[in-house]
Amino acid sequence: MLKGADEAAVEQENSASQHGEMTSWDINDIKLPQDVRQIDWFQEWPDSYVKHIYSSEDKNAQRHHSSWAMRNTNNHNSRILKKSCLGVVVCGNDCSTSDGRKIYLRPAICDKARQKQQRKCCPNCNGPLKLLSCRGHGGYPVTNFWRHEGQFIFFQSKGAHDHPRPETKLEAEARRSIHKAQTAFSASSVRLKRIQEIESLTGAMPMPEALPLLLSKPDAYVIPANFRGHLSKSSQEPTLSSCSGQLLYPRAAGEDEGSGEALTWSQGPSLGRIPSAERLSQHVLPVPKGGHGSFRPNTGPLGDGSCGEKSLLTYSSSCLSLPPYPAPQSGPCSRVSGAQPHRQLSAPLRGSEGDMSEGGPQVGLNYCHNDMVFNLYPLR
DNA sequence: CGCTGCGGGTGGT
DNA sequence: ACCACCCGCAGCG
Repeated sequence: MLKGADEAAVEQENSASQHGEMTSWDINDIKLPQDVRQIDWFQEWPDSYVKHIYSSEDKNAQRHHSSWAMRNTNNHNSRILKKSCLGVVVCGNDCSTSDGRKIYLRPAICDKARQKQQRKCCPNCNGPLKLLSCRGHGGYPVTNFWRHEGQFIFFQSKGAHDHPRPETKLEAEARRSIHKAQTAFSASSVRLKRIQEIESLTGAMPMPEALPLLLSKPDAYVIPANFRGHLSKSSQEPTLSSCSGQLLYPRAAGEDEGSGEALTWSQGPSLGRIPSAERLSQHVLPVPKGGHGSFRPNTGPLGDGSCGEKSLLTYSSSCLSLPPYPAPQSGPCSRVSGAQPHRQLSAPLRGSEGDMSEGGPQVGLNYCHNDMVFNLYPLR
């Protein structure tokens, strides 16, 4: 019964994101293809029954990352790493933020941490949180499989997520650290003293909290409305607002996303570092200051014929302070069009993206990260 | 503290 | 045999 559906899905994948040869293998095969012609850019949101072959040098693949909240599952097979989806944490009151977004938090991976998480309240309405579990694979959570073989890392996913996307790992981390910083701060009597001192000296500094915040407002976390107003008023880079917004409220799966597109995230800088840049560019796409907004997450820079490190390089080197857009190259770019197999296979993401991920874009990334943090800061 | 991987173990089909 | 899942342990950031 499921078979029909599965196969259909597989077929779709074959034509869509897989290039011909590929799907001839299954993660459980004794031997996996070694004559891989093309490797894929790391996929941030793999969904349905897809398979991908990544370079063994791809950092995200090495870490078996995914923006879905996937936890390790024991399949008693040390050669194949299996992970299953934890779903998404939503607001029990089904509240919406003032700008209409829903709360989609990332379930903690660690069991204990997840239980703790569920005892917390909705950051928006303070209502209870609810874990929406994934049942996309025959009633069970979607599973992802990773297998390292030679110079490739094979990936296969089974099941289609039947729930919205949670925050990405980075987004969740940002939120956590912000929260941590905040509590640490308010708990720090030492600092309070300091502040008081300062206060007495300068006569300024109203509330202790203001200190670390400086540029944020009390409710930025949920802020949308004001925030926007604020932004436009102060005419700050739109990126920031979008950044923080996305940060907290990732879009629902396939929501519209127009997506159908491949939500790929660029590979190098990826996972983690550039949270939802791709989406940013789609929804808020504030053409970066300097930028010609040719960054199309889905279509990739193909438009300008670059799709390559060249554009990436130029971009990152000339616009270091730019918003953290994902590297121009995105999935479709290399895969579908069968373009540029060269840099992937022959020059394993090393000198190019590999390093880029650690070097170039990082500046931009950090930049973004900081901004996100700032915007997010006022967590409550 | 939480993420990640490992693997022993259980129960269901 | 296969699968989902629980649990604790260990390395790491």
